[in-house]
Amino acid sequence: MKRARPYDRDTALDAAMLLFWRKGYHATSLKDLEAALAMKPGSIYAAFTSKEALYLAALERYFLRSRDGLRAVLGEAASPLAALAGYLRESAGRQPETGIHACMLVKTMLDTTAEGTAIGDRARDYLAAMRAEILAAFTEAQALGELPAEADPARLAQRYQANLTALRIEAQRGAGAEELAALADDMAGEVEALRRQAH
Amino acid sequence: MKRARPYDRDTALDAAMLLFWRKGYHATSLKDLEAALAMKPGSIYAAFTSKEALYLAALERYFLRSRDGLRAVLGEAASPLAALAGYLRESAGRQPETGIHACMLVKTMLDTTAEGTAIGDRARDYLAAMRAEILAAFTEAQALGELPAEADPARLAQRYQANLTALRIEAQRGAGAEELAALADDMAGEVEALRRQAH
DNA sequence: CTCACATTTGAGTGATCGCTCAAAATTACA
DNA sequence: TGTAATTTTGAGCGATCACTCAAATGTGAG
Repeated sequence: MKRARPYDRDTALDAAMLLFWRKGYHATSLKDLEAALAMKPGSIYAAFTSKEALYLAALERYFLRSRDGLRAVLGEAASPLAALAGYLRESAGRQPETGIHACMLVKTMLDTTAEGTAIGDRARDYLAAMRAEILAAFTEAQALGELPAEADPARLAQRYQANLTALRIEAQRGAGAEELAALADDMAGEVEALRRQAH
Repeated sequence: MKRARPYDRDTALDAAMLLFWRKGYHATSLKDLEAALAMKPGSIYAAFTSKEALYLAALERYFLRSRDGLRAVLGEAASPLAALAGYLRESAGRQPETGIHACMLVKTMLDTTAEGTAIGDRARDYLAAMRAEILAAFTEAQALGELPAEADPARLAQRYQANLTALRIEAQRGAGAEELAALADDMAGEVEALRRQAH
């Protein structure tokens, strides 16, 4: 190595992720990225190959953080159902400094319904992976006796992911804190009711 | 009038709506529009002023159709709650020839989170108007005694709209017909349970 | 048939798009 | 300090962007 990079790859990826998340793929120009990453076009292409590849890298970063965040909540909570319910309420209460609430995976998928790009497919893959995480939680809940044996974890996972998506879109729409908390409470209550049913 | 327009304004607007709905604002180029509307750029600008104005016109068209569609279902059904439940199931069963399932209002809102454009605001306005329609249905249900007096129609309307949004996104994700029907059934059952509670 | 006018036409506007590459800059080793 | 290796630099590439306008075209009234 003969010359140190003046930028930090992780920091740059973070900045790219935030920018793409906020503006979307098409509305984000190379000029925007140059400013956000504090890198010249040549450096960006040397480091990330192309705009599409950079988006994919940013999307992967987003996915990994989302997945690990969910796993952390599941690991710390008293039970799977408690974790899932709490995660909904927490999501509603969060007031991100970025001003973006909607899930980047969902935004990406909706932004690429037309093109046959790799980006849309990747977003779908990550959404499926997130559902698998949720499914694992419900399955564990069932194994622990928290869920009745006749419950359908796959169906519950689908419903849960749909709720989470809707909640974040509602936040993006500009719903007030109270409105949002009420919606999250409805959804979380649904999850908790599954447990009460079992006893 | 000295020369007839060779194109039909309504047909052109329909084509523009479909194209914008599918590809989104940023990903749709004037070339795309020229092909879809069978109009040269000059004619497009003479008829619709600008790409943004055309999008707004297409969005209004989408909104009016959605609103009137919901009103029609409400007008024909036996009761407000039956209509709302049926609308969810019907939405899940529909297999649009266009291949687009997600709501254009939601797609638009998510695609314009960054810019302070008029488009994003308009989409939010239309979403609010759609919620008002749903709210009116729940309020009527309450007046008819279909809903218990202590129910909160505003909260129910929010929940209903969130469910509908999530259902259509799930369809866009590529969920199978059975999966989708199950999800819609869960949501519709929720609405119907409100009535049973009253008796 | 002619003319006045509404309308379409499509090549072309400057700007911006994603992207490239020869040159300048920086560093580790000699 | 000199040299080779590595990286940044940024002007500029062709393509495409949203958009315009002088000219061609079609139409109804006289």
